[in-house]
Amino acid sequence: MSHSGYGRLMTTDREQVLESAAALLTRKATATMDEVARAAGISRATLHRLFAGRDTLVRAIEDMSLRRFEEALDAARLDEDEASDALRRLVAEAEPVAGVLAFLITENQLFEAEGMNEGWDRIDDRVSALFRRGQESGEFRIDLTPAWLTDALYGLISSGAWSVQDGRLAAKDFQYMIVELLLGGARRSVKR
Amino acid sequence: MSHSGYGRLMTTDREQVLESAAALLTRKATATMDEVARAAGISRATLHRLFAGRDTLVRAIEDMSLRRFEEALDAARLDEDEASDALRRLVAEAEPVAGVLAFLITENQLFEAEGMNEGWDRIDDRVSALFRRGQESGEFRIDLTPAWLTDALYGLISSGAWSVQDGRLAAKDFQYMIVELLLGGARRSVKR
DNA sequence: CCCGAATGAGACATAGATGTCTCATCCAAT
DNA sequence: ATTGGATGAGACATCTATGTCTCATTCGGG
Repeated sequence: MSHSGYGRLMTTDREQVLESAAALLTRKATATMDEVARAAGISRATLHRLFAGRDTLVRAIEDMSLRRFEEALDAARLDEDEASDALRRLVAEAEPVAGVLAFLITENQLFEAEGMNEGWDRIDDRVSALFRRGQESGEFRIDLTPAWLTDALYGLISSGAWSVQDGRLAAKDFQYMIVELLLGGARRSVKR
Repeated sequence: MSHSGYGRLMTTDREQVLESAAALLTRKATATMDEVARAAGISRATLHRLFAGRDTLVRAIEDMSLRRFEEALDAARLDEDEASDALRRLVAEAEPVAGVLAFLITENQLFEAEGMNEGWDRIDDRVSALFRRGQESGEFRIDLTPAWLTDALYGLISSGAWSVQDGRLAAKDFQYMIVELLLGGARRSVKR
């Protein structure tokens, strides 16, 4: 059986490969399968044993990204407490997923993968529902549409992921920088 | 001479091709030269007459993006008035460039093109200088670093560009949505 | 120490994109 | 109507990434 060491569901290898692949492909979408393998620290042969081909690999990244972000949505309990607190939890939960999520957001070649948009739509609904709830409770301003706030959140998460990857931002500041900007903005408010 | 019609510097053709190419490659970075040509409404032969190859094309997109965004920086007069007003002008000037800029931001395969980072660094400096000026004048809060605000601005511009392309956001709302979120945030402020 | 599974290295054929070419057609200016 | 330049369509050779294979080596468990 060969347990190959530590952990979980033996999917550890796969997921680690998927993460490094996402990180690489986000920056260089035309990277070759050999570059992907090398970036993951494995050989091209092993990469092919894990994922049949490039399509399969990309699809696997998408699947993992969607699944893990949806898990983040669950863990954040978006319905509880004030909307701003829920948002804070969401960003915190999203931090470990930010890298792969950035790939998912930018690589919108999904429009071909049909079954994909379904899962993505469901996520969109949940996030924008959070913003709508915040508007209805009077916490959030109503001149910024939930759809835009959703897109903006994705953009900020991507920016945060890149900043962390490039070392311009510490991972521990990820949540604070995103949430503070998204909620409070850059302007120094007169009173809180 | 064949003026091919309407104006400017006869670079109109090239720039239009570059814009549609950027729009396509942003969404599908693995798009084929034939797809790029078709998206631009020209034949693959003509595309090859305009740009020697794929590298040349990508490089041309990068060059144009940097140049036009730098022109936007110039036009925005970042040193004048309050920093928030300058930011407002910058986003407005950036709107027509948002599409190509999104390509430039995401496709960071620049790390190979050496002469490139130079121009990019210069832009980074100018933008973060604006945020720093706003902090020093007391307009902006100081707990969000200029570097992060710069990255966040890029992310929001990308999100805005995608939202406009997908029809979720009207181009005329581009400036407002970005600036209002970036400056004021989503939280309904108590006063002002 | 031995065995079996997994991996890495490399060869190989294939497919698809690329770059170059030719030729017919179209369009604009004369 | 004529002419010159530009374009589109397509053929073609080439090249590169891909996918499959084999074999030697390594590694971990028994």
